[in-house]
Amino acid sequence: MEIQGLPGRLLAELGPAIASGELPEGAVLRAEELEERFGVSRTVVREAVRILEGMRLVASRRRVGITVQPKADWDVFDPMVIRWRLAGADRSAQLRSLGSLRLAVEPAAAALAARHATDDERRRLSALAVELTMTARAADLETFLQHDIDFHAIVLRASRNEMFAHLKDTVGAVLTGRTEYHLMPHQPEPYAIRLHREVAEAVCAGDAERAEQAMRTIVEGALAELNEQLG
Amino acid sequence: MEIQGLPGRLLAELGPAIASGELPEGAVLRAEELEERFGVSRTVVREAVRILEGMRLVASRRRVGITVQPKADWDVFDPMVIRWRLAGADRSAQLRSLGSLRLAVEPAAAALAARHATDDERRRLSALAVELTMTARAADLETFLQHDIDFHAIVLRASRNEMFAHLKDTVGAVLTGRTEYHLMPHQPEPYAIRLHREVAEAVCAGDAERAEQAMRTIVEGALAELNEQLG
DNA sequence: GAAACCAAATCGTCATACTTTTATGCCCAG
DNA sequence: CTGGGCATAAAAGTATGACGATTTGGTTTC
Repeated sequence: MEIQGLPGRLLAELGPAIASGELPEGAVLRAEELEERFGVSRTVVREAVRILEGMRLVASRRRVGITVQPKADWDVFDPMVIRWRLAGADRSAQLRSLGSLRLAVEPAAAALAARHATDDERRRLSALAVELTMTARAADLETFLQHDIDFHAIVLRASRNEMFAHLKDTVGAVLTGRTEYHLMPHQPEPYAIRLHREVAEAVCAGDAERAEQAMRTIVEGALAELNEQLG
Repeated sequence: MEIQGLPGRLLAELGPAIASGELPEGAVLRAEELEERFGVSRTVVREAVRILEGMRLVASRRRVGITVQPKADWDVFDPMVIRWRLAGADRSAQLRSLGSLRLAVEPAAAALAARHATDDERRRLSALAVELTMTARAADLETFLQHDIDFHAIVLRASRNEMFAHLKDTVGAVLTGRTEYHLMPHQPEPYAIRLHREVAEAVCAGDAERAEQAMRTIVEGALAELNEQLG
Protein backbone atom coordinates (compact mmCIF):
# COMPACT_ATOMS: atom_id res chain seq x y z
CA MET A 1 0.00 0.00 0.00
CA GLU A 2 2.67 2.48 1.01
CA ILE A 3 5.25 3.74 -1.41
CA GLN A 4 8.69 2.35 -0.72
CA GLY A 5 12.20 3.61 -0.55
CA LEU A 6 13.59 7.07 -0.14
CA PRO A 7 10.97 8.74 -2.30
CA GLY A 8 8.48 7.28 0.16
CA ARG A 9 10.21 9.06 3.00
CA LEU A 10 9.99 12.34 1.16
CA LEU A 11 6.34 11.75 0.44
CA ALA A 12 5.63 11.00 4.07
CA GLU A 13 7.02 14.43 4.93
CA LEU A 14 5.75 16.56 2.09
CA GLY A 15 2.32 14.98 1.62
CA PRO A 16 1.04 15.65 5.13
CA ALA A 17 2.66 19.08 5.14
CA ILE A 18 0.73 20.05 2.05
CA ALA A 19 -2.51 18.29 2.98
CA SER A 20 -2.56 19.96 6.37
CA GLY A 21 -2.08 23.40 4.84
CA GLU A 22 1.28 23.87 6.51
CA LEU A 23 2.59 24.44 3.01
CA PRO A 24 -0.18 26.67 1.68
CA GLU A 25 -1.38 27.04 -1.88
CA GLY A 26 1.21 28.82 -3.95
CA ALA A 27 4.13 27.90 -1.73
CA VAL A 28 7.22 27.20 -3.78
CA LEU A 29 9.82 24.53 -3.18
CA ARG A 30 13.04 24.10 -5.11
CA ALA A 31 14.36 20.68 -5.99
CA GLU A 32 17.86 21.53 -4.79
CA GLU A 33 16.53 22.76 -1.48
CA LEU A 34 14.74 19.45 -0.96
CA GLU A 35 17.90 17.52 -1.84
CA GLU A 36 19.75 19.27 0.93
CA ARG A 37 16.96 19.24 3.46
CA PHE A 38 16.49 15.49 3.20
CA GLY A 39 20.00 14.55 2.21
CA VAL A 40 18.97 12.67 -0.89
CA SER A 41 19.90 12.85 -4.53
CA ARG A 42 18.17 14.54 -7.38
CA THR A 43 16.75 11.25 -8.64
CA VAL A 44 14.89 10.68 -5.42
CA VAL A 45 13.53 14.20 -5.17
CA ARG A 46 12.34 14.13 -8.75
CA GLU A 47 10.48 10.87 -8.30
CA ALA A 48 8.79 11.99 -5.12
CA VAL A 49 7.77 15.21 -6.81
CA ARG A 50 6.43 13.28 -9.78
CA ILE A 51 4.19 11.32 -7.47
CA LEU A 52 2.90 14.44 -5.75
CA GLU A 53 2.35 15.86 -9.20
CA GLY A 54 0.30 12.80 -10.08
CA MET A 55 -1.90 13.53 -7.07
CA ARG A 56 -2.11 17.11 -8.31
CA LEU A 57 -0.83 18.40 -4.99
CA VAL A 58 2.01 20.25 -6.70
CA ALA A 59 3.05 21.35 -10.15
CA SER A 60 6.61 21.65 -11.27
CA ARG A 61 7.61 24.37 -13.74
CA ARG A 62 10.95 25.38 -15.12
CA ARG A 63 12.47 28.53 -13.80
CA VAL A 64 9.81 28.67 -11.11
CA GLY A 65 10.04 25.60 -8.95
CA ILE A 66 7.61 23.21 -7.39
CA THR A 67 4.45 25.05 -6.43
CA VAL A 68 1.68 23.80 -4.19
CA GLN A 69 -1.58 23.65 -6.13
CA PRO A 70 -4.96 24.94 -4.96
CA LYS A 71 -6.99 22.45 -2.98
CA ALA A 72 -9.63 22.36 -5.68
CA ASP A 73 -7.17 20.61 -7.99
CA TRP A 74 -6.12 17.86 -5.60
CA ASP A 75 -6.93 14.31 -6.46
CA VAL A 76 -9.22 13.84 -3.49
CA PHE A 77 -9.94 10.22 -4.36
CA ASP A 78 -6.37 9.13 -3.85
CA PRO A 79 -6.30 7.04 -0.66
CA MET A 80 -3.02 8.56 0.39
CA VAL A 81 -4.38 12.09 0.04
CA ILE A 82 -7.41 11.07 2.05
CA ARG A 83 -5.30 9.71 4.88
CA TRP A 84 -3.13 12.80 4.96
CA ARG A 85 -6.13 15.09 5.09
CA LEU A 86 -7.82 13.03 7.78
CA ALA A 87 -4.71 13.42 9.87
CA GLY A 88 -4.60 17.17 9.38
CA ALA A 89 -6.53 20.37 9.75
CA ASP A 90 -9.57 19.87 7.57
CA ARG A 91 -10.41 16.48 8.94
CA SER A 92 -14.01 17.42 9.55
CA ALA A 93 -14.61 18.82 6.07
CA GLN A 94 -13.06 15.69 4.65
CA LEU A 95 -15.24 13.42 6.75
CA ARG A 96 -18.37 15.29 5.72
CA SER A 97 -17.50 15.05 2.03
CA LEU A 98 -16.76 11.39 2.35
CA GLY A 99 -19.99 10.93 4.24
CA SER A 100 -22.03 12.33 1.37
CA LEU A 101 -20.15 10.15 -1.05
CA ARG A 102 -20.86 7.09 1.04
CA LEU A 103 -24.50 8.09 1.23
CA ALA A 104 -24.68 8.07 -2.53
CA VAL A 105 -22.61 4.98 -3.21
CA GLU A 106 -23.09 2.45 -0.45
CA PRO A 107 -26.87 2.06 -0.68
CA ALA A 108 -26.56 1.57 -4.43
CA ALA A 109 -23.80 -0.95 -3.86
CA ALA A 110 -25.91 -2.80 -1.30
CA ALA A 111 -28.77 -3.06 -3.79
CA LEU A 112 -26.45 -4.46 -6.43
CA ALA A 113 -24.88 -6.80 -3.90
CA ALA A 114 -28.27 -8.26 -3.09
CA ARG A 115 -28.55 -9.23 -6.74
CA HIS A 116 -25.00 -10.28 -7.55
CA ALA A 117 -23.25 -11.50 -4.41
CA THR A 118 -21.75 -14.97 -4.51
CA ASP A 119 -22.84 -17.57 -1.95
CA ASP A 120 -19.51 -17.19 -0.21
CA GLU A 121 -19.92 -13.45 0.05
CA ARG A 122 -23.41 -13.84 1.50
CA ARG A 123 -22.07 -16.27 4.08
CA ARG A 124 -19.23 -13.99 5.05
CA LEU A 125 -21.53 -11.01 5.40
CA SER A 126 -23.76 -12.92 7.78
CA ALA A 127 -20.77 -14.13 9.76
CA LEU A 128 -19.38 -10.61 10.02
CA ALA A 129 -22.72 -9.24 11.17
CA VAL A 130 -22.63 -11.74 14.01
CA GLU A 131 -19.05 -10.85 14.81
CA LEU A 132 -20.01 -7.19 14.96
CA THR A 133 -22.61 -7.98 17.58
CA MET A 134 -20.12 -9.93 19.65
CA THR A 135 -17.22 -7.51 19.55
CA ALA A 136 -19.49 -4.53 20.18
CA ARG A 137 -20.64 -6.17 23.38
CA ALA A 138 -17.05 -6.84 24.37
CA ALA A 139 -16.26 -3.19 23.64
CA ASP A 140 -13.30 -4.42 21.66
CA LEU A 141 -13.07 -1.39 19.41
CA GLU A 142 -10.02 -2.59 17.54
CA THR A 143 -11.49 -5.79 16.14
CA PHE A 144 -14.91 -4.22 15.84
CA LEU A 145 -13.42 -1.67 13.47
CA GLN A 146 -11.71 -4.36 11.43
CA HIS A 147 -14.93 -6.31 11.04
CA ASP A 148 -16.83 -3.18 10.16
CA ILE A 149 -14.29 -2.37 7.44
CA ASP A 150 -14.49 -5.91 6.10
CA PHE A 151 -18.26 -5.81 6.09
CA HIS A 152 -18.46 -2.69 4.00
CA ALA A 153 -15.65 -3.88 1.73
CA ILE A 154 -17.53 -7.09 0.98
CA VAL A 155 -20.72 -5.24 0.16
CA LEU A 156 -18.82 -2.98 -2.20
CA ARG A 157 -17.06 -5.89 -3.84
CA ALA A 158 -20.23 -7.96 -4.12
CA SER A 159 -21.83 -5.15 -6.11
CA ARG A 160 -19.74 -6.49 -9.01
CA ASN A 161 -18.94 -2.94 -9.98
CA GLU A 162 -15.24 -2.22 -10.08
CA MET A 163 -15.67 1.47 -9.32
CA PHE A 164 -17.65 0.73 -6.20
CA ALA A 165 -15.27 -2.03 -5.24
CA HIS A 166 -12.34 0.34 -5.38
CA LEU A 167 -13.96 2.65 -2.89
CA LYS A 168 -13.31 0.06 -0.23
CA ASP A 169 -10.06 1.70 0.81
CA THR A 170 -11.76 5.05 0.93
CA VAL A 171 -14.54 3.77 3.15
CA GLY A 172 -11.97 1.94 5.21
CA ALA A 173 -10.06 5.17 5.72
CA VAL A 174 -13.23 6.91 6.88
CA LEU A 175 -14.09 4.22 9.38
CA THR A 176 -10.54 4.10 10.67
CA GLY A 177 -10.36 7.86 10.82
CA ARG A 178 -13.51 8.40 12.83
CA THR A 179 -12.51 5.68 15.30
CA GLU A 180 -8.96 6.90 15.61
CA TYR A 181 -10.04 10.45 16.22
CA HIS A 182 -12.92 9.50 18.51
CA LEU A 183 -15.66 10.92 16.32
CA MET A 184 -18.13 8.20 17.17
CA PRO A 185 -19.83 6.92 20.32
CA HIS A 186 -17.47 4.99 22.56
CA GLN A 187 -19.81 2.05 22.45
CA PRO A 188 -21.05 1.17 18.97
CA GLU A 189 -24.77 1.94 18.72
CA PRO A 190 -26.85 -1.24 19.10
CA TYR A 191 -29.20 0.16 16.50
CA ALA A 192 -26.40 0.51 13.95
CA ILE A 193 -25.40 -3.08 14.53
CA ARG A 194 -28.94 -4.33 14.03
CA LEU A 195 -28.87 -2.51 10.69
CA HIS A 196 -25.75 -4.35 9.65
CA ARG A 197 -27.55 -7.63 10.33
CA GLU A 198 -30.45 -6.30 8.35
CA VAL A 199 -28.18 -5.59 5.37
CA ALA A 200 -26.66 -9.05 5.61
CA GLU A 201 -30.06 -10.71 5.76
CA ALA A 202 -31.41 -8.67 2.87
CA VAL A 203 -28.38 -9.49 0.73
CA CYS A 204 -28.75 -13.17 1.58
CA ALA A 205 -32.43 -13.02 0.66
CA GLY A 206 -31.67 -11.16 -2.54
CA ASP A 207 -33.87 -8.29 -1.40
CA ALA A 208 -32.26 -5.30 -3.09
CA GLU A 209 -34.76 -2.76 -1.85
CA ARG A 210 -34.35 -3.73 1.79
CA ALA A 211 -30.56 -3.92 1.56
CA GLU A 212 -30.44 -0.46 0.04
CA GLN A 213 -32.70 1.05 2.68
CA ALA A 214 -30.84 -0.53 5.58
CA MET A 215 -27.49 0.60 4.23
CA ARG A 216 -28.80 4.10 3.66
CA THR A 217 -29.93 4.22 7.26
CA ILE A 218 -26.50 3.09 8.43
CA VAL A 219 -24.68 5.80 6.54
CA GLU A 220 -27.22 8.45 7.45
CA GLY A 221 -26.68 7.50 11.07
CA ALA A 222 -22.94 7.79 10.76
CA LEU A 223 -23.31 11.21 9.17
CA ALA A 224 -25.67 12.33 11.91
CA GLU A 225 -23.26 11.19 14.61
CA LEU A 226 -20.52 13.07 12.88
CA ASN A 227 -22.51 16.28 12.76
CA GLU A 228 -23.31 15.85 16.41
CA GLN A 229 -19.67 15.46 17.39
CA LEU A 230 -18.54 18.36 15.25
CA GLY A 231 -21.39 20.63 16.16
CA MET B 1 -4.14 17.82 -17.87
CA GLU B 2 -1.67 15.68 -19.79
CA ILE B 3 1.73 14.84 -18.40
CA GLN B 4 4.53 16.64 -20.17
CA GLY B 5 7.93 15.83 -21.47
CA LEU B 6 9.57 12.57 -22.37
CA PRO B 7 8.01 10.62 -19.51
CA GLY B 8 4.69 11.70 -20.99
CA ARG B 9 5.61 10.09 -24.29
CA LEU B 10 6.42 6.84 -22.53
CA LEU B 11 3.17 6.97 -20.62
CA ALA B 12 1.21 7.53 -23.79
CA GLU B 13 2.66 4.29 -25.13
CA LEU B 14 2.68 2.09 -22.07
CA GLY B 15 -0.56 3.21 -20.45
CA PRO B 16 -2.84 2.31 -23.34
CA ALA B 17 -0.88 -0.90 -23.97
CA ILE B 18 -1.55 -2.03 -20.42
CA ALA B 19 -5.10 -0.71 -20.19
CA SER B 20 -6.05 -2.46 -23.40
CA GLY B 21 -4.68 -5.77 -22.21
CA GLU B 22 -2.01 -5.84 -24.90
CA LEU B 23 0.44 -6.16 -22.03
CA PRO B 24 -1.43 -8.70 -19.90
CA GLU B 25 -1.32 -9.13 -16.15
CA GLY B 26 2.01 -10.52 -15.08
CA ALA B 27 3.88 -9.29 -18.15
CA VAL B 28 7.38 -8.16 -17.24
CA LEU B 29 9.28 -5.19 -18.62
CA ARG B 30 12.86 -4.31 -17.88
CA ALA B 31 13.95 -0.75 -17.43
CA GLU B 32 16.91 -1.14 -19.73
CA GLU B 33 14.73 -2.60 -22.45
CA LEU B 34 12.45 0.44 -22.25
CA GLU B 35 15.43 2.80 -22.44
CA GLU B 36 16.48 1.23 -25.73
CA ARG B 37 13.03 0.84 -27.17
CA PHE B 38 12.20 4.49 -26.69
CA GLY B 39 15.67 5.93 -26.90
CA VAL B 40 15.50 7.74 -23.57
CA SER B 41 17.56 7.71 -20.42
CA ARG B 42 17.03 5.85 -17.17
CA THR B 43 15.84 9.04 -15.53
CA VAL B 44 12.93 9.27 -17.92
CA VAL B 45 12.05 5.60 -17.77
CA ARG B 46 12.10 5.60 -14.00
CA GLU B 47 9.80 8.57 -13.75
CA ALA B 48 7.31 7.15 -16.20
CA VAL B 49 7.35 3.88 -14.31
CA ARG B 50 6.83 5.70 -11.03
CA ILE B 51 3.72 7.30 -12.42
CA LEU B 52 2.34 4.00 -13.68
CA GLU B 53 3.16 2.60 -10.27
CA GLY B 54 1.14 5.39 -8.71
CA MET B 55 -1.81 4.32 -10.81
CA ARG B 56 -1.15 0.79 -9.63
CA LEU B 57 -0.88 -0.42 -13.21
CA VAL B 58 2.59 -1.85 -12.60
CA ALA B 59 4.86 -2.73 -9.73
CA SER B 60 8.62 -2.56 -9.89
CA ARG B 61 10.72 -5.09 -7.97
CA ARG B 62 14.44 -5.70 -7.80
CA ARG B 63 15.85 -8.63 -9.65
CA VAL B 64 12.52 -9.26 -11.33
CA GLY B 65 11.51 -6.16 -13.28
CA ILE B 66 8.44 -4.08 -13.87
CA THR B 67 5.39 -6.32 -13.76
CA VAL B 68 1.90 -5.48 -14.93
CA GLN B 69 -0.52 -5.69 -12.02
CA PRO B 70 -3.91 -7.43 -12.01
CA LYS B 71 -6.78 -5.26 -13.16
CA ALA B 72 -8.38 -5.45 -9.75
CA ASP B 73 -5.53 -3.34 -8.35
CA TRP B 74 -5.70 -0.55 -10.91
CA ASP B 75 -6.64 2.91 -9.75
CA VAL B 76 -9.83 3.01 -11.80
CA PHE B 77 -10.69 6.52 -10.67
CA ASP B 78 -7.64 8.04 -12.30
CA PRO B 79 -8.88 10.05 -15.30
CA MET B 80 -5.97 8.92 -17.39
CA VAL B 81 -6.67 5.27 -16.69
CA ILE B 82 -10.31 5.86 -17.56
CA ARG B 83 -9.42 7.40 -20.91
CA TRP B 84 -7.03 4.62 -21.76
CA ARG B 85 -9.59 1.97 -20.93
CA LEU B 86 -12.29 3.74 -22.89
CA ALA B 87 -10.01 3.69 -25.90
CA GLY B 88 -9.27 0.00 -25.54
CA ALA B 89 -10.78 -3.43 -25.33
CA ASP B 90 -12.99 -3.26 -22.26
CA ARG B 91 -14.64 -0.02 -23.23
CA SER B 92 -18.10 -1.43 -22.68
CA ALA B 93 -17.36 -2.84 -19.23
CA GLN B 94 -15.85 0.51 -18.30
CA LEU B 95 -18.86 2.43 -19.54
CA ARG B 96 -21.23 0.20 -17.61
CA SER B 97 -19.23 0.63 -14.39
CA LEU B 98 -19.13 4.35 -14.85
CA GLY B 99 -22.83 4.36 -15.60
CA SER B 100 -23.64 2.76 -12.25
CA LEU B 101 -21.38 5.22 -10.52
CA ARG B 102 -23.12 8.13 -12.20
CA LEU B 103 -26.47 6.65 -11.24
CA ALA B 104 -25.42 6.71 -7.61
CA VAL B 105 -23.68 10.06 -7.58
CA GLU B 106 -25.35 12.46 -9.98
CA PRO B 107 -28.87 12.36 -8.55
CA ALA B 108 -27.46 12.95 -5.09
CA ALA B 109 -25.37 15.80 -6.46
CA ALA B 110 -28.41 17.32 -8.16
CA ALA B 111 -30.33 17.25 -4.90
CA LEU B 112 -27.48 18.99 -3.10
CA ALA B 113 -27.13 21.46 -5.94
CA ALA B 114 -30.77 22.47 -5.59
CA ARG B 115 -29.97 23.45 -2.02
CA HIS B 116 -26.53 24.97 -2.37
CA ALA B 117 -26.05 26.36 -5.89
CA THR B 118 -25.05 29.99 -6.18
CA ASP B 119 -27.19 32.37 -8.22
CA ASP B 120 -24.60 32.38 -10.93
CA GLU B 121 -24.58 28.62 -11.14
CA ARG B 122 -28.36 28.53 -11.39
CA ARG B 123 -28.24 31.05 -14.20
CA ARG B 124 -25.59 29.15 -16.08
CA LEU B 125 -27.47 25.89 -15.73
CA SER B 126 -30.57 27.45 -17.25
CA ALA B 127 -28.56 28.98 -20.05
CA LEU B 128 -26.87 25.68 -20.80
CA ALA B 129 -30.20 23.85 -20.85
CA VAL B 130 -31.35 26.29 -23.52
CA GLU B 131 -28.13 25.84 -25.44
CA LEU B 132 -28.60 22.09 -25.37
CA THR B 133 -31.98 22.47 -27.00
CA MET B 134 -30.55 24.69 -29.72
CA THR B 135 -27.49 22.65 -30.58
CA ALA B 136 -29.44 19.40 -30.54
CA ARG B 137 -31.75 20.81 -33.15
CA ALA B 138 -28.79 21.92 -35.21
CA ALA B 139 -27.34 18.43 -34.89
CA ASP B 140 -24.08 20.07 -33.91
CA LEU B 141 -22.77 17.14 -31.91
CA GLU B 142 -19.46 18.78 -31.10
CA THR B 143 -20.81 21.78 -29.24
CA PHE B 144 -23.73 19.80 -27.89
CA LEU B 145 -21.24 17.51 -26.19
CA GLN B 146 -19.33 20.43 -24.75
CA HIS B 147 -22.47 21.96 -23.30
CA ASP B 148 -23.57 18.62 -21.93
CA ILE B 149 -20.23 18.22 -20.18
CA ASP B 150 -20.44 21.73 -18.78
CA PHE B 151 -23.97 21.15 -17.55
CA HIS B 152 -23.08 18.05 -15.57
CA ALA B 153 -19.88 19.67 -14.31
CA ILE B 154 -21.81 22.61 -12.92
CA VAL B 155 -24.32 20.39 -11.16
CA LEU B 156 -21.48 18.43 -9.58
CA ARG B 157 -19.70 21.59 -8.52
CA ALA B 158 -22.83 23.23 -7.20
CA SER B 159 -23.35 20.29 -4.86
CA ARG B 160 -20.64 21.93 -2.74
CA ASN B 161 -19.09 18.54 -2.16
CA GLU B 162 -15.50 18.31 -3.27
CA MET B 163 -15.67 14.57 -3.93
CA PHE B 164 -18.64 15.00 -6.24
CA ALA B 165 -17.06 18.03 -7.87
CA HIS B 166 -13.96 16.05 -8.72
CA LEU B 167 -15.99 13.50 -10.61
CA LYS B 168 -16.54 16.11 -13.29
CA ASP B 169 -13.61 14.87 -15.35
CA THR B 170 -14.82 11.31 -14.99
CA VAL B 171 -18.30 12.19 -16.16
CA GLY B 172 -16.78 14.28 -18.92
CA ALA B 173 -14.73 11.32 -20.07
CA VAL B 174 -17.85 9.15 -20.18
CA LEU B 175 -19.81 11.66 -22.21
CA THR B 176 -16.91 12.21 -24.58
CA GLY B 177 -16.31 8.48 -24.86
CA ARG B 178 -19.81 7.50 -25.77
CA THR B 179 -20.03 10.28 -28.37
CA GLU B 180 -16.63 9.52 -29.83
CA TYR B 181 -17.40 5.84 -30.13
CA HIS B 182 -20.95 6.37 -31.35
CA LEU B 183 -22.63 4.66 -28.42
CA MET B 184 -25.58 7.04 -28.35
CA PRO B 185 -28.33 7.98 -30.78
CA HIS B 186 -27.08 10.17 -33.63
CA GLN B 187 -29.64 12.79 -32.71
CA PRO B 188 -29.80 13.55 -28.99
CA GLU B 189 -33.11 12.33 -27.57
CA PRO B 190 -35.59 15.22 -27.22
CA TYR B 191 -36.78 13.57 -24.03
CA ALA B 192 -33.30 13.63 -22.52
CA ILE B 193 -33.01 17.32 -23.32
CA ARG B 194 -36.34 18.11 -21.68
CA LEU B 195 -34.98 16.39 -18.59
CA HIS B 196 -31.94 18.65 -18.55
CA ARG B 197 -34.27 21.64 -18.55
CA GLU B 198 -36.19 19.99 -15.77
CA VAL B 199 -33.02 19.65 -13.71
CA ALA B 200 -32.12 23.26 -14.35
CA GLU B 201 -35.57 24.47 -13.36
CA ALA B 202 -35.66 22.34 -10.24
CA VAL B 203 -32.24 23.58 -9.16
CA CYS B 204 -33.34 27.17 -9.77
CA ALA B 205 -36.47 26.56 -7.74
CA GLY B 206 -34.50 24.87 -4.97
CA ASP B 207 -36.56 21.72 -5.41
CA ALA B 208 -34.11 19.00 -4.39
CA GLU B 209 -36.54 16.13 -4.82
CA ARG B 210 -37.43 17.06 -8.38
CA ALA B 211 -33.81 17.76 -9.37
CA GLU B 212 -32.78 14.39 -8.02
CA GLN B 213 -35.54 12.53 -9.85
CA ALA B 214 -34.92 14.27 -13.16
CA MET B 215 -31.20 13.62 -12.96
CA ARG B 216 -31.82 10.00 -12.08
CA THR B 217 -33.99 9.65 -15.14
CA ILE B 218 -31.28 11.19 -17.32
CA VAL B 219 -28.62 8.78 -16.16
CA GLU B 220 -30.96 5.80 -16.27
CA GLY B 221 -31.75 6.74 -19.85
CA ALA B 222 -28.08 6.94 -20.76
CA LEU B 223 -27.49 3.54 -19.20
CA ALA B 224 -30.43 2.06 -21.08
CA GLU B 225 -29.19 3.44 -24.38
CA LEU B 226 -25.80 1.98 -23.65
CA ASN B 227 -27.22 -1.46 -22.98
CA GLU B 228 -29.20 -1.22 -26.17
CA GLN B 229 -26.16 -0.38 -28.25
CA LEU B 230 -24.02 -3.05 -26.63
CA GLY B 231 -26.70 -5.71 -26.61
C1' DG C 1 17.74 -34.50 0.68
C1' DA C 2 18.04 -30.23 3.14
C1' DA C 3 20.36 -26.25 4.53
C1' DA C 4 23.66 -22.86 3.75
C1' DC C 5 26.01 -20.26 0.56
C1' DC C 6 27.31 -17.91 -3.61
C1' DA C 7 26.59 -15.47 -7.95
C1' DA C 8 24.12 -12.91 -11.28
C1' DA C 9 20.40 -9.97 -12.56
C1' DT C 10 17.85 -6.03 -11.86
C1' DC C 11 16.15 -2.18 -9.69
C1' DG C 12 17.59 1.79 -6.46
C1' DT C 13 20.52 5.66 -5.45
C1' DC C 14 24.16 8.99 -6.16
C1' DA C 15 27.02 12.54 -8.35
C1' DT C 16 27.77 15.33 -12.15
C1' DA C 17 27.45 17.39 -16.48
C1' DC C 18 24.77 19.25 -20.04
C1' DT C 19 20.20 21.02 -22.28
C1' DT C 20 15.88 23.47 -22.50
C1' DT C 21 12.61 26.47 -21.06
C1' DT C 22 11.08 30.75 -19.23
C1' DA C 23 10.61 34.64 -15.81
C1' DT C 24 12.73 38.93 -15.20
C1' DG C 25 14.85 42.94 -15.82
C1' DC C 26 17.38 45.93 -18.89
C1' DC C 27 17.73 48.73 -22.83
C1' DC C 28 16.30 51.02 -26.62
C1' DA C 29 12.83 53.07 -29.58
C1' DG C 30 8.75 55.51 -29.99
C1' DC D 1 7.19 57.92 -19.77
C1' DT D 2 5.77 53.64 -22.06
C1' DG D 3 5.98 49.54 -24.48
C1' DG D 4 8.22 45.86 -26.73
C1' DG D 5 11.96 42.99 -27.65
C1' DC D 6 16.24 40.97 -26.27
C1' DA D 7 19.79 39.10 -23.09
C1' DT D 8 20.60 36.76 -18.86
C1' DA D 9 20.29 33.65 -15.44
C1' DA D 10 17.65 30.45 -12.69
C1' DA D 11 15.42 26.37 -12.38
C1' DA D 12 13.71 22.07 -13.95
C1' DG D 13 14.56 18.38 -17.51
C1' DT D 14 17.63 14.87 -19.45
C1' DA D 15 21.75 11.98 -19.98
C1' DT D 16 25.34 8.97 -18.21
C1' DG D 17 28.54 6.24 -15.50
C1' DA D 18 29.33 4.22 -11.18
C1' DC D 19 28.05 1.87 -7.20
C1' DG D 20 24.76 -0.21 -3.65
C1' DA D 21 21.06 -3.33 -2.19
C1' DT D 22 18.11 -7.02 -2.78
C1' DT D 23 16.19 -11.00 -4.47
C1' DT D 24 16.14 -15.12 -7.11
C1' DG D 25 17.93 -19.45 -8.20
C1' DG D 26 21.28 -22.61 -8.61
C1' DT D 27 25.25 -24.98 -6.46
C1' DT D 28 27.84 -26.78 -3.15
C1' DT D 29 28.36 -29.15 1.08
C1' DC D 30 27.16 -31.80 4.91
